[in-house]
Amino acid sequence: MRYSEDHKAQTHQRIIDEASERFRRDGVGVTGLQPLMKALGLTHGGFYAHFKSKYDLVEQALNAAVEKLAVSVDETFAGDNPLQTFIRHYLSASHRANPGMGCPMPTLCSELGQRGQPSPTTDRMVESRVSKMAEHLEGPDAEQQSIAMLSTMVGALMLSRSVTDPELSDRILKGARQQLLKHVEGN
Amino acid sequence: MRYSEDHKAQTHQRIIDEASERFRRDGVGVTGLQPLMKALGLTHGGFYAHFKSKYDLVEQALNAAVEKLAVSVDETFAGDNPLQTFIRHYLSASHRANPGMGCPMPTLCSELGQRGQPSPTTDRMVESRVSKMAEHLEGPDAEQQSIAMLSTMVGALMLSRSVTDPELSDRILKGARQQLLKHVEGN
DNA sequence: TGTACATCAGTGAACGCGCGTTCACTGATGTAC
DNA sequence: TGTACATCAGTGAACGCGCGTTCACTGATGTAC
Repeated sequence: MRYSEDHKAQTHQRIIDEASERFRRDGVGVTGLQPLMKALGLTHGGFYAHFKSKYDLVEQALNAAVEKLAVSVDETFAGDNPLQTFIRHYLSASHRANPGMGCPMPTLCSELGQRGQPSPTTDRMVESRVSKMAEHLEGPDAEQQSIAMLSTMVGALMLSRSVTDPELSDRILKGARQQLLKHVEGN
Repeated sequence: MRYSEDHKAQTHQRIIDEASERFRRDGVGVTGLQPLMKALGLTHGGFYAHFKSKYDLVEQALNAAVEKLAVSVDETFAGDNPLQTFIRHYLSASHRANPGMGCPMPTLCSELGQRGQPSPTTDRMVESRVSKMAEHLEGPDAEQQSIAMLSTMVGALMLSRSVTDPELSDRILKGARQQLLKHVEGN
């Protein structure tokens, strides 16, 4: 069958979007191409007309997620009290509940780091977040503060998702959030 | 063949030790039982004389790792400047280089959280670390500080391992370490 | 205007592979007689 | 002291399964004549 002019590009994008969510929510290793294509109403054979391999898709899906999030981060940083707003968004119950739509670092870093062929996407993601936050911090150690804060956010979100007790999960999320806000306000 | 009295217990322990290292270094999903048994000079069939299932082993290996690390953490906390020493150990190049022997949180939390059947082992691990560190902090928000510090350490170690550029990796490790030390000393 | 053909996104069977798990078996040794 | 037997940690072939990947094919539509 023939399709409209940009039909293939649309399908390509739909695969990336679905993968981007599944990779973040379930992990790369656990996400199969067969179920992924089926969820889009396609068969798995067509996959290789769009991507060289699964890890080609991983790369593209991760890049897409990073880009999309960079936009929403930039929006956050355009308003008032940008750092505070960002912290509250990052360490919110809704971010914790929706790993598939959120920051890829807490879910994908440990799976992609060391194991698997390395990609500089993680580097770019870390660098851009660190420098963005550092712009709003003062002192000669602004970058260091930014690094520590990003680490706190990534670690706290990951721990709050890993724990089984909801009360403990809340304590982690809230504890890290309040300490970070205190740090920023005392600056 | 008959073996010495505690031979089976020894094999059991050897499996746990090897698994404990591989799970932390490579991840649970990626670690196969066949290669694991082979590395110990055994065949895979014998595995089920020792463990009910792979996830029975995961549970036992994780518990063993947590217990063993709790001992070395307690030793650290028995010396001078316990918090500083702990931070320096946790955010050291050698800890970064040896995930198989180190803290399970940066490597296993995202894999075990949400996905897979949940286990309260993570909870116990987090709780014990948080309360241990809080003992050495002051103020009504000691627990909160402790939570934020643990998050920073876990996040920074994970990020420093995920990044491909060694210079960036060092900046993350050093940045988080110095900020935490500054926080503790200013207390 | 009508017909033959080329295009190409998507189809679905098949591939080899490693996984977790099962199970009938082995064979060295301690024990019973 | 010597022989028959029970024990049981470990063996290794086999199971079904889902994985990533390949490939000959389909069939609706745009294009050429």
